[in-house]
This record gives sequence, structure tokens and C-alpha cells, in this order.
Amino acid sequence: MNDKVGCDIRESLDKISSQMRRDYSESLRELNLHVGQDKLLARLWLGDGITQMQLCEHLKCEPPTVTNMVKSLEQNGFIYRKRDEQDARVMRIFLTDKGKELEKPVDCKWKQQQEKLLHSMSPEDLLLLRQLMKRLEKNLF
Amino acid sequence: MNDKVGCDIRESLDKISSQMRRDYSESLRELNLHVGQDKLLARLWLGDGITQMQLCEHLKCEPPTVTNMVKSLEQNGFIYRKRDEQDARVMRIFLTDKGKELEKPVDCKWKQQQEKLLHSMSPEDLLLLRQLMKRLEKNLF
DNA sequence: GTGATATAGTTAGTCCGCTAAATATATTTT
DNA sequence: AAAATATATTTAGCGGACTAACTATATCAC
Repeated sequence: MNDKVGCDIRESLDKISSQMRRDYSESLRELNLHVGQDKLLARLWLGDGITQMQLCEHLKCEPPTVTNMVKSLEQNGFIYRKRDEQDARVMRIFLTDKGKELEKPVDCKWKQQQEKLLHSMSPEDLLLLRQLMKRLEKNLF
Repeated sequence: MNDKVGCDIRESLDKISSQMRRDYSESLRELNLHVGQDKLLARLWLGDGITQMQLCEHLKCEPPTVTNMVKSLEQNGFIYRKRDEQDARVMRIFLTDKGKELEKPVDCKWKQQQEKLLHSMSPEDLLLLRQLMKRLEKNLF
């Protein structure tokens, strides 16, 4: 019975995250962006000029994933790359004006989705849910 | 502040599901399986001979996704396809012995991951968490 | 300074998702 | 019966994720 509950939780988790991904993906398409790219840009909005390795760490993904995302974002004119002057191995990533302009609309889409997800949840529910989720998170790392 | 909490929840959700996917993916590799294929097989273990369309519905994904997964599973000898005799458009999917044999080891991997995820959670925590997750789920559909 | 090792990023190739468009077969309409 | 429409699946092509193997540059050790 306990097992059943655990099973449900994992299924819920999968359902929620894949559905959110689908919704969000559709929503970002209007901005000519793909899921995941928004997180990369969000890191740059905090401060650009960082290296691909730093993006890897932040996004918790492997180097080839960043290479591809950066390539796509560059081709779409949202960012540009500059080789580091001290260390010729590293590439530093900068936002173009077009990339900077995306901050507001992306934030807006994000908030819309969040509202949909958390609709009808009271502050107490949210606090509780967050605490539980944080515990799950800790279990995985 | 409420916003901050909501934001954390979504980030937690993303982190948890992507980390679980990573872990599970690695775990399935030993069985020569990929993430998602286990869910397709799990449906077949309940009863095979169903159509790709039915798999689509069950897995909540699009037809081309099923086509590709089925192709890969067939090439690895876990399933085979047979054209329906009444309706020549539909393909019915059956488990091979090799595919049937996967049920136990996959279940074992699944349980291992579940235990890791839910470690240290009391039955009350789990019940509460499940209720909250069900509410989130409802919000998305 | 030369050789071994470490680090940053790329390339090739795979799978899961998707969309758009094509194919093949059924069914419905006229 | 022929034409129009609907359904099941496939193909082509893309992006995000990965691994394995590669290149280029830096650093460390001798």
C-alpha cells in the first residue's frame, strides 16, 4: 500500500513534468525559442560573458548539450561567442540585444505556466509542498 | 514571497525529474534499454497484441515517437510486430520471450530508484505529497 | 624544453520528444 | 462505383539529452 503511494508519486511527477514541458514548449515556440534555451538565457540575464563549462554546471548538463544549444541560439541571433583572451580553449557567451529583449516575454510565459500549475494552492499548501519537494531533491544528490 | 515559493517548486520539479531520468537511464543501460521503453514494455506486460495507437494514448505521446520506440525495441528483439488481419492499417505489438524476461529486472531497477527518491519519507508525508501532486496534475489537464 | 596529463569544447552517433508531410488502407458520401 | 474524408502508421527533419571519441590548448613534471 505504501508502495502504491510511492508509485503514484513517481507517476505524478513524470506526468506533471512532461505535460509542463509540452505546454511550455508550445508557448516558447511563439518566441522562436526551445525548452531549455530559456534556462540558458536566464543564466545569461543574470550576467553574461561566462564560459560554456559554467553553463554546463549551472544547467546540470553535459558539454555537448551546451555546444548544441549555444550553436542554435547563436544561429538565431540571441547570443554571440568570443574566445577568451587569456585561455584560448574557453569560449565566453554574450547576449545580443535580441537576446536581452527576450527576458520580459520569457518571464511572462513562465509566470503564466506557473499560475496554471499552482492554481488553487494556498500559501500553506505551497510551503508544505516545497518542503516535501526539497526533501525529495536531497534524496537524489 | 509567494512567487518565490512557486518558483522554487517548479525548479525542484524540473531538477527531480531530470535527475531521475539521468539515473534511471544509466540504470536501464545495463538491460540494453532506454528511458521510456520501459513504460512501453510495462503496458505490454499487462497484455500484448495492442496497436501503436493504443500505445500512443497510454504513453501520452505522438505516433512518430511510438514508431521509433517500437522500431528500436524490435531491432533489439524485445518485441515483434504483426499486421492486423481485419484492418491492414494497424500494427499489433507482441512481446518476445526476451521482452517478457525483462519484466522482473526492470521492476527491480524501478523499485531501487523509487526507494532512493522516497527515502526517509514517512507514510504520512507520502500521503500528503501524493495529494498535493494530484492537485497539481489536475491543474494541467 | 619536452613529454605526460588535465581541461574546454567539438564531432559523430543514438534515443526520446515533437511537427509537418506523406503513404496506405477504411469508411463515408454522393 | 467514384470521390471525399478519416484513420494508422511512416518518413524526414529538428532540438535536447546523452556517451564515446576527438582536437586544441594549458599546465605540470622531469
